[in-house]
Amino acid sequence: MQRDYKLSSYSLNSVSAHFLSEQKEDVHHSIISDLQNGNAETRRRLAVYCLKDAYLPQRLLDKLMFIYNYVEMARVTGVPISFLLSRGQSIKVLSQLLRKAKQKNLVIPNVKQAGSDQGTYEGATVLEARAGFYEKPIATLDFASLYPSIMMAYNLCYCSLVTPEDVRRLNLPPESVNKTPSGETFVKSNLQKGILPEILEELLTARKRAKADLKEAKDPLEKAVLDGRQLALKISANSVYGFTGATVGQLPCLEISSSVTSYGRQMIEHTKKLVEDKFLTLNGYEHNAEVIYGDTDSVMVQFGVSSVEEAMNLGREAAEYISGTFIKPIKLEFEKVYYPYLLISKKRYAGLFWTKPDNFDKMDTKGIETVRRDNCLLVKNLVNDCLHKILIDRDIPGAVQHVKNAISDLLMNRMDLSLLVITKGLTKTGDDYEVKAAHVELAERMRKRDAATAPNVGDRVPYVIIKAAKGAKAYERSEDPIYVLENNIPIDPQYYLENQISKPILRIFEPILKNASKELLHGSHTRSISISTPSNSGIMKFAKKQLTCIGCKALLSRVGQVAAMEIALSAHIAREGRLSCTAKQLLKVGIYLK
DNA sequence: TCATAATCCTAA
DNA sequence: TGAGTTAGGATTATGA
Repeated sequence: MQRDYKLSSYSLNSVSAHFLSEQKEDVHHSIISDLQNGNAETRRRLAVYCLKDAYLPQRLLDKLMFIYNYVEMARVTGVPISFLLSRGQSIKVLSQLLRKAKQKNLVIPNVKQAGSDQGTYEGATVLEARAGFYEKPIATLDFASLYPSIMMAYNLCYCSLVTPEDVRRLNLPPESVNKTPSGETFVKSNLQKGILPEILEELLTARKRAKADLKEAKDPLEKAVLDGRQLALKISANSVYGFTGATVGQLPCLEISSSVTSYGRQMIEHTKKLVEDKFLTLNGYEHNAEVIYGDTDSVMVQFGVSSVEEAMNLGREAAEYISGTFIKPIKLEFEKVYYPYLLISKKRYAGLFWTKPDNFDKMDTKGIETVRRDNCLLVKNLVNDCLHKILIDRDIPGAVQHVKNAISDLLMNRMDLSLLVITKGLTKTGDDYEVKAAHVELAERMRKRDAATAPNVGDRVPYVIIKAAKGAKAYERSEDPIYVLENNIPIDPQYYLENQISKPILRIFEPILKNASKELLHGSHTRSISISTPSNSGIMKFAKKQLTCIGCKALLSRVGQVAAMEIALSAHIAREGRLSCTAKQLLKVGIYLK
């Protein structure tokens, strides 16, 4: 799951909730013995818990069609299925290389760990972003499979790379070699056709075939298999470049990878120049085109026209014209129009995504808080709602009011705790961190409380920021949300306002609103009276939200007291035979209270 | 106070 | 003993 999906938690419970809308029948480890030693009813609960823990992974495998996709990937790359789970990306490329080399009666050297002499090389160009809110359509031009097509176009491979001495010694004619922008020399395919380009060609034609078959397919199962296949082929093609640049891998060749990126850099610059030189009033166009941004294989163009349809036509014209200036498989495509388009900075933007002139397909956001997993839901939702109001509803006053309401709710402690939970990945063991960080320090503290449930390396750590002495560092104020609930610890709304909400919101509003800061963050709504501890009713609200079954909800509202929660739940289990909605958080709270 | 390094996560 | 790449923004800790 961690490899294929980006989620904010990878616990079986939360993954199941996300994909299956089903949850575990959770049992806290501390009560397992008690349940086993209890009566038939408690053992039943334990058994249901065990069964469900086996059943959920099975359902996930089915739902996400892991088996089909893995079989297809194994076929394409020639590795055993177990490698797809236990090993990385590079074994797949190596396997394809070995298969091809055997066909051609070539051997692959067993290279020793070359040491860290070279290591890094220059990557892609990211064009300077002309930040702003664009209310005219922006056309996007993209290179299709940029790096694979470069490797094919210029025959880049281990077996086509030659040194300057080779060129002299073998008296290679200049028309039979290519010198790459990074200064390497590769022979053309008439002298020695590269293995990598050949692999890539096969992968990409196979993908085209799979996509064509997918279009024809009627049966949902067949469709799923074909979609898995075309995806496997795409991923395989894209990882070939990475393989050549992996200096810790089996067969690094930075001459290839740095040549690929150098061609890519040349091509994006060339594209920008061509667009801006051709689409001018001088040449009979209505406006001068401007490239406002671009990253690696794409350029965003403002042609100056005001309708989506005109922008699409110009985009197609430009893509065709520019494609004609590149050799064989390299192709620039017109893909989509953004309208309106909010460009915040490099790698950060939002806009409505149009592929046809009549209506937009979706709201698309890149890099900003809505797509990041390390922000609390409050920020994520707030930014998303504002973008929705600004881009789709075109209601800026409405967006402003929404922010004010949220800030006011936060400062009055009306915010659900689950919206304030920040999560960050634990990437190494505590000792290996050089500076103190909120999630790392909390993980250590939790380990001291209960080593069994504390987060481990690779886990994501959820935390909230609690009130503390002025000037205390964030890492001193991070706390486990469950611990906060059970001990009635007050959170720090000011932290959430100043360190979580304020900057992301300002970045969204600043291109749109003058005095954004004054209007949004310093109005009367920021002077709400703050109640410092969450009330019982706050906890009850949280608990109710966690419960999905009507029986439990009804029960909770009747009991109405936190201390009675666990008793209520036990009664419910006794009556119904099981806890049908399995509220993990709630159970934990209940157990602690007990 | 401020520049810089560490860290996380994303775009491509 | 196995590991795909670089670019880049944002936040926080750290130390001069």
